[in-house]
Amino acid sequence: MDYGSASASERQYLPPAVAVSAVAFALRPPDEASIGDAGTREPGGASPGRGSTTLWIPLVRRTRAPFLGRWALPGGPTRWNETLTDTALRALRDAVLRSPAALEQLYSFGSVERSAEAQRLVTIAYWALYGEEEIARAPGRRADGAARRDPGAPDGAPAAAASTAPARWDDPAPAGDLGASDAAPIAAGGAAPAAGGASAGPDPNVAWFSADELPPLAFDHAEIVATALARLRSKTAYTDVAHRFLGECFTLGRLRSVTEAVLGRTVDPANFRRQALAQGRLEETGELETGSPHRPAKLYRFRDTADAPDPNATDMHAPTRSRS
Amino acid sequence: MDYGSASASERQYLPPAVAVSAVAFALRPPDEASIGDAGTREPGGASPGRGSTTLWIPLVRRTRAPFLGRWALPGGPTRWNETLTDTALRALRDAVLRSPAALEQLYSFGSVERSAEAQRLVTIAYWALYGEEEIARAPGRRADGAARRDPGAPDGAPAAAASTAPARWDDPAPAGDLGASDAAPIAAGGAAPAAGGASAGPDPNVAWFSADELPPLAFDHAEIVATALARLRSKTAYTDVAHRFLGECFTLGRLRSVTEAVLGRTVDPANFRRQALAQGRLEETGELETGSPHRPAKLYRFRDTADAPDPNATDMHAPTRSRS
DNA sequence: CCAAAAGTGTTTGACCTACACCCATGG
DNA sequence: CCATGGGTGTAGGTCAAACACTTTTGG
Repeated sequence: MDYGSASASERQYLPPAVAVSAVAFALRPPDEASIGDAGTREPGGASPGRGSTTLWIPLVRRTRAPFLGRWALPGGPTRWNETLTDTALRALRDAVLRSPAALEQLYSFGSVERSAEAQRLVTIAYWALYGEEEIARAPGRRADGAARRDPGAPDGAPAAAASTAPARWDDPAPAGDLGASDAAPIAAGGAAPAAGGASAGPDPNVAWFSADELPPLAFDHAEIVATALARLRSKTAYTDVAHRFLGECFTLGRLRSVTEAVLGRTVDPANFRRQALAQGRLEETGELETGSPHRPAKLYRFRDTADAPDPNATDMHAPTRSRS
Repeated sequence: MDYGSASASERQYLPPAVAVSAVAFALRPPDEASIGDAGTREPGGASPGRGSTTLWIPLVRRTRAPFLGRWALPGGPTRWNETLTDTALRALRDAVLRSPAALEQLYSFGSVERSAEAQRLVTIAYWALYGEEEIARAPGRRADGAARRDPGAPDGAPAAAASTAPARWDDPAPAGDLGASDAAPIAAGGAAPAAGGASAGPDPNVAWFSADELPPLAFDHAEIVATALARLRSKTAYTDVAHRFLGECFTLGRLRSVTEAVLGRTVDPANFRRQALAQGRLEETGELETGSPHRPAKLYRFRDTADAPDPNATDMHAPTRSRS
């Protein structure tokens, strides 16, 4: 078992390393998280907070050889007893300290481009959603909100139990010790400390960035993010994924504004309401929203009908609109 | 580089092996190919040839340890200098002796279920289409028809040159010599030498099966086939993939019957014609079909507009129906 | 002439868009 | 009472399913 020390010329005979990267979206970063600034913030630009909500993505700063110091997607090598989905879950929990509200496979990237010098790397990308419930909840890697798994995803075993050691991924090549690779984070100063008053010092090597203003990313992660964004938009248009961004109860207005944020365009409230209800997957809670400067809105809940596995998850070009 | 001889208990420390499996579809098997019989052929059942066309899938018989003798999807481990797509191409060329007309990533399967004893295996599945042109053409691994690559697939390097050695995949674990893993095909009938006449005996370990009557498959390949079938159907409904099954020129009637075969239901000829033409991607060749017992039909050609990359390839649940 | 498939035209209904309009609340 | 968003109603356009009908060939 000495392949960890293989020389560069030997590496090409090694099997490719399998890593998972996850693009997670949230409508706003957790309060205790540090906020990344790409440095490209234009004065009058579309900075977050100009009215509509924007999407945020958690990134991890690399503390190892290739792309040292660059920001990268949360992720890491698969362990021998983990599902790919489990790896994605673990990586997200380790970086964000919360379980996502949705997780789905995106695409597998296996380019050779990454220099013939290094060991070959195959990356299976996932995309995830954090709802406001998860974001609001105090950090902690509890397996409670264990990501309602996507029923259609054919990935074998169900989401396994919570992870064990809080390892962080910093090197695509799983060289050296596999088990305890908790590489001590360099560049501690890094991003600004806690934003809110949250006591627990956040990991300085994890920060949330506005999807519009990402810093230069390591590897081909920019491409992965682009793919994930496209997919998120695409799915929002024909599915009811948007509700995953919200808590259990929400008003239709809220759901619509989320949809608008993701889609990047406005939607007619009246028509949105009709379509959303026509889906048949929303049910009234019976309660009303309180404390609004206008007519109180009904609260809805999402009926989690274990929907039929969609024929084409992971299809990069798909559409289907199943007819009734 | 001695990990090839690692004992079972050591295997769990090895990185997972990365393999590619491909589900290829064709409307009928090549003439020189052997035809598999699942043994479950019912007398009056929906055997191929009852009128409508059916789908055929090439399988490879395993000649190695796990699942020895079972049929499996064409595929094999990725080489260190290959794109995932290239691996899929190579595997298909080696098994079918032809290049597919379309190739697209399907999903990545990384279950752990496959016993903790063996080395972990991550499979990236592809689906492919063989058109009647490819099927009709004499066998030969010429790089000519080099699979019009799917433009939307973010997979790095373009389809590489033709493969080198005619290796066949028989073991998911790339144990032993990796570099020269041209494991001498057992049952030597093997890949026929030159293209020459169709004389060369077909590989007895490769056979085409009707998609309705597949034999028991190795690993989780049955699941993969199911996923591929679902995706093919789904994409046929909202895309013009169907034409890939045909040659360059075809009548609308032919295109429709292919669509019907894939979808498993009939389609109104009049409406199909309108929709197909409305797509704007078909153009008349100016010629007419000859020798039909009815009014001759116009021949059409597919205009290969390098279409915009579809936002969600590899999305297992997608739909989008891009509006105009 | 007849069968059979190629084409064309027309009706119908579903659905989506846009927009007008009432409802209920906090300030 | 008014601004604001919740919620309902309705007219017009687009599109696809269904089907009637004409056209052109081979037998």
